[in-house]
Amino acid sequence: MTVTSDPQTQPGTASGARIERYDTRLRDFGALLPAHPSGRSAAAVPPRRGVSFWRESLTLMEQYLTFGRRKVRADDTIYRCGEAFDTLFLISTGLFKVVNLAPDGREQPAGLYFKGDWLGFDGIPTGRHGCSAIALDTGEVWTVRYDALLQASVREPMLMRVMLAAMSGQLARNRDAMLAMGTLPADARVADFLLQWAHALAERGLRTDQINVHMTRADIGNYLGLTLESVSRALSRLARCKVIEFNEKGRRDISIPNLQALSDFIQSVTDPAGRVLQ
Amino acid sequence: MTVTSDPQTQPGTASGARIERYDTRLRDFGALLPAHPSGRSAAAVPPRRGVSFWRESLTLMEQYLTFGRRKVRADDTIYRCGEAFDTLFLISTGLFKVVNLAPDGREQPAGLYFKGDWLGFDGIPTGRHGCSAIALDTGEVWTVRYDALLQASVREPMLMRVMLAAMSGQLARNRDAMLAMGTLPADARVADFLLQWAHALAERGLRTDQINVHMTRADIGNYLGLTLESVSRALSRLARCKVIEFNEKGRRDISIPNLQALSDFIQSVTDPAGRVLQ
DNA sequence: CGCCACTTTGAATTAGCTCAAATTCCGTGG
DNA sequence: CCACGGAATTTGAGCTAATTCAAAGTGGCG
Repeated sequence: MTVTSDPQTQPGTASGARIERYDTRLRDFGALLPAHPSGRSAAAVPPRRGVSFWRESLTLMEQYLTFGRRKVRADDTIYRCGEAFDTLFLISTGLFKVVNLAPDGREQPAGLYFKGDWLGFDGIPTGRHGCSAIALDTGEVWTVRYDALLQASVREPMLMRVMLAAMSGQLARNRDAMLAMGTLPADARVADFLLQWAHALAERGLRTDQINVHMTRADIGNYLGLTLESVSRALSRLARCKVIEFNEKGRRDISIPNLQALSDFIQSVTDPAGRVLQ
Repeated sequence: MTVTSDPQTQPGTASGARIERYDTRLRDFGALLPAHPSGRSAAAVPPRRGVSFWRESLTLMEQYLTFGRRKVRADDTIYRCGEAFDTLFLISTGLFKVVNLAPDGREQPAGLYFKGDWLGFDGIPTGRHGCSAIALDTGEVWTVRYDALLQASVREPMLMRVMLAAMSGQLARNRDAMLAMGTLPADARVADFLLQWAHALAERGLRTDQINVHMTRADIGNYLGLTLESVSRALSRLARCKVIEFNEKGRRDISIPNLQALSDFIQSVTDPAGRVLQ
């Protein structure tokens, strides 16, 4: 895929993380598809993602809502599958996983969540949580009662827009995760996992060259539909190919010297034959 | 959310959409799925997505919004990846698939959508669609401008609740699909696919004993992360085990004589060891 | 009737899993 | 400070399930 350099790339984000290079799936699409002539509503709905997005969430929350703060440590449970739902959680700091489990005991991490993400949406339709949310690190969440949020959003519609965008963003992330699980071989799946992680960090203005994976190989494996051995092997292979590096002292810290290289690695797996152009 | 289900709302809608008949079959489902008290999760899998749920969407829409109707035929595109987003689509009748495609050309159906489901959420955060939605059959969608919907939902908060519940329901479905992809072997994955399909039909008061899969084996395979051959083999095996039956004339019509048997089949694969009871 | 796309089935290949052993990390207590 | 033990990780060696490749069968539709 030729990287159609994009007309107006963000010059520089607030923090030093400029990975803008990574093909945010969506942007390249614009170029990839038949140029769609009816571009009338380009400005109708402003693109609402990126660094300013999560910040907006937090800011709006502070302005228009009363909410609680809750500090958490690693392995704390935010909510548990089966509990009654009445409040949502907005992540202020920290890292969280949500795990889904089937009645027969099958279990799988269903997503990773960062600063600015919401937790608890899964309880909305039924009034009862369908997953559990667990902290992977120390952090803080802001708690908002769902009803209060709905009421506040009548006064301040932007609040609702932000929340809808957040939900929709989760949908998109899930879809991408499914795509990876369904179409990528093990190595590339692990690479994609790291890339998405870096992507999520970059979106929030955090550094992406140094990732601390607060998960065991088993957790990663579950998340990706692989065994822990496969994850370990994949990471070793990625390290051997120099697309990642293990930080000395502790193999849980992973460096990504070059995001593009990681992205290319995934490409190279999907295009096994030397496809010259297109 | 307390569903104020009044058995007979709108007597006859303008369009002949005669759905009514709150169906008790769904209750059977509620009993069917969480029936497995294996371990702790008796309540772990809550009654997912209420029945009258989709009905409410359609009713509220009619009351509080102006919307367009659009009839579609098989293979029509509702929206295409990359197009600008400004309207949402509520499915009145028919069956739709949403396909996600990565910049490198990898493609995967990301979900199936039925009566009462919304299409188009994926455009919210970015203002541009990240997937394409395609009709698998003739049907009708109601179109609503996103901005109009937000405004209307200020006047009628229930509208927002319904929409949020719909989004959240999609999140749950995606999570379940991921779980299946990540934890089930091929045969069970196909079985689960059929079971979820039946489940979706039951939720809407449609018959579940006779499913017409309007998808090719290749589509199903893509959706489940399998090859078309694997899907074909899996279906053959399921038929051999009598948990499904092919309708004579056309292997695209599948009968499920006994949903419980299908469910048991999945169980039996996940508990390979002769686990006597529990 | 005949073409074409979809499907089924078989045989060979392989990616990823299971089983098993060795190694490293980290907290705990001497 | 160092020794110890448990947990996480790495790596290897078969094995199995799913893929790939290939060929034959079926149905729909002009």
